Amino acid sequence: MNSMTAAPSPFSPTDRPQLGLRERKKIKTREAIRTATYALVREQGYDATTIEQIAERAEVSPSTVFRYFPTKEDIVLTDEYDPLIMEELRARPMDEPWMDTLRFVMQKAIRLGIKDDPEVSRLRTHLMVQVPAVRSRMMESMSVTGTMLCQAIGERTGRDPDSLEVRVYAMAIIGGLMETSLYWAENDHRDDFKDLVDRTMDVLEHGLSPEKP
Amino acid sequence: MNSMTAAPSPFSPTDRPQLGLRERKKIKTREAIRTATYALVREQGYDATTIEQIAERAEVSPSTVFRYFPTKEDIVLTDEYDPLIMEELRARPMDEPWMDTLRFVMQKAIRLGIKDDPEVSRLRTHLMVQVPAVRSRMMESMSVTGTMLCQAIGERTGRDPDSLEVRVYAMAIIGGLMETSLYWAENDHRDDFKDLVDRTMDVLEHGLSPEKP
DNA sequence: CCATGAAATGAGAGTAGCTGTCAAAAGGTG
DNA sequence: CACCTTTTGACAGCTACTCTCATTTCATGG
Repeated sequence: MNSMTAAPSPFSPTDRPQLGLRERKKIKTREAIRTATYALVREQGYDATTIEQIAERAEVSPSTVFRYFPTKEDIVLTDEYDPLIMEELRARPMDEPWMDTLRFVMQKAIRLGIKDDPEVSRLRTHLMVQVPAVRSRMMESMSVTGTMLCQAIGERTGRDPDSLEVRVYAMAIIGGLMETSLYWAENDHRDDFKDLVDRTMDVLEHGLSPEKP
Repeated sequence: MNSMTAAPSPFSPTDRPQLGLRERKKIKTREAIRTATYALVREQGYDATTIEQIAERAEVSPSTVFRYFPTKEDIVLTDEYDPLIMEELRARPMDEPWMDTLRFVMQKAIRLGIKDDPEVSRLRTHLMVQVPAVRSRMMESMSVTGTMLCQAIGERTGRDPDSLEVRVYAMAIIGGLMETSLYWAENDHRDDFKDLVDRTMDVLEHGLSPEKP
C-alpha cells in the first residue's frame, strides 16, 4: 500500500551472491534501521523515540538514517506492495469482472503481507491510529497508490487514466481500504482482516445495501 | 471540508457589539495571521515563508502564531465548513434519496466557499498539489470530516455510524471529493468546480459507467 | 596485489517548526 | 481605581531534517 525502494527481502540479506558486498551492506543497514526503530517504538512509543536513538541502536550515524529514509515516519511505513499489486492486477485475465480482480488481488496482498510479518502489520496500523504524523504520511502514500491504480484501471477498461472519473473511482477504492485498516486497528485487530476487506469490497461494489441496521 | 474553530466571519471583525473587546481582538489577530500568511506565501512560496516572517507581518510574536494555529499548515487550511455541511445535511427532507441530498449540499457548500473568497480557494488547492505537508494535513482532516459524515449517514439510514460499512462508504465519498479538488487544481482551475463535483457524484453513485473512453 | 576512482559514511554546523515556562501587559469587573 | 483573569511576548530548549566536507570502504583495471 506504499511506494518506495528495496523489497522486503524474500531472501535473507547474506545469501545473495549476485549482489556485490556494497549492495548487500546497504540492505543490511536498511534492515538494521528498521529493526531498531520497531524495537524502540515498541519499548517507548513513537514520539519518544528519536533518530539519535535509532541510529545508536542500529550502529550507524544519524546522517545515515536520513540517507536511507527521508522521514521518521517512512522508517515505520515504507513497504513495497504497490508494484507487487500492480503486477498481480496485470496478471489477471482481462475478461474477469474488475471488482473480482480487485478482490482477488487484495486478498492475495493481505495474505502475503500478513504472512510476511503479522507483528509488523499490527504495529503499523496501530501507529496509524495513534500517531497523527504516521497516519498523515500513510495518507500521503494514498496518492501514489492512487496513480498506480488509475494506470491499472486505464489498461483494463481502455479509459484515460488521468480522467476525473477514473481518478475519483480509484481514490474512492483506496479511501475505503484505508478506512478498513484503521477500523481493524481501532478494534484491536480482533476481526479477521480478510473478512473486513471482503465487506469493504461489497460496499464499494454495491454501496450501502438497503437497511441492515 | 475541514473542522476547527472560529467562523470565517460573515461580519467584519469590528462590528460585533455583542462580543467583548477581548473576543474581537482575538478574531482580528486570527485574521491578521491568515492574511499575512496568504500574502507571504503568494510572494515567496510556502516553504520559504517562516513563522517568524508571518509573526512580523501580522505584528504579533511567534508564540502567538502558535497559540492560534497548531501547525503552519493549519494557517493555510483551516476552515469551518464541516459543521455547516452537517447542518445542511440535517435540514434536507428525510425521504430525499441520499445521493441527491449529498449532491445538493455539496453544491451549496461550494457556492458558499467560492463566493466567500475565490482567490483563497484556488491558492489553497494549489498548495495542496504543490506542498506535500499541506496535502498531508488536508488528508488528515479527511478523517474528521469522515466521522461527521458517518454520523449523518447514521441518522439518515438508521445504521450504526461506527460500522465498517458506513465508515467505508463515507471515506470513499470523501476520498473521491478530495481527488476532485486535486484534479481541479492540477488542471489550473480551468474547469468549473461545480461540474467536476457533479461528475464525481455520478461516479460515486454508479461506478464507472460502461466504456466511455 | 596494489593503485586509482567512486561510493558510502560520519562528524558537525545550521535551520525551522514546535513546546513549555514565566513575567509583563491588557481586558473585564466590583 | 483596584483586583483578578486572560492574553501576550521573550526566551530557552528539543528534535526532525539539510548541507557540507573530510574520511573510510568497496570496486576495478593494470
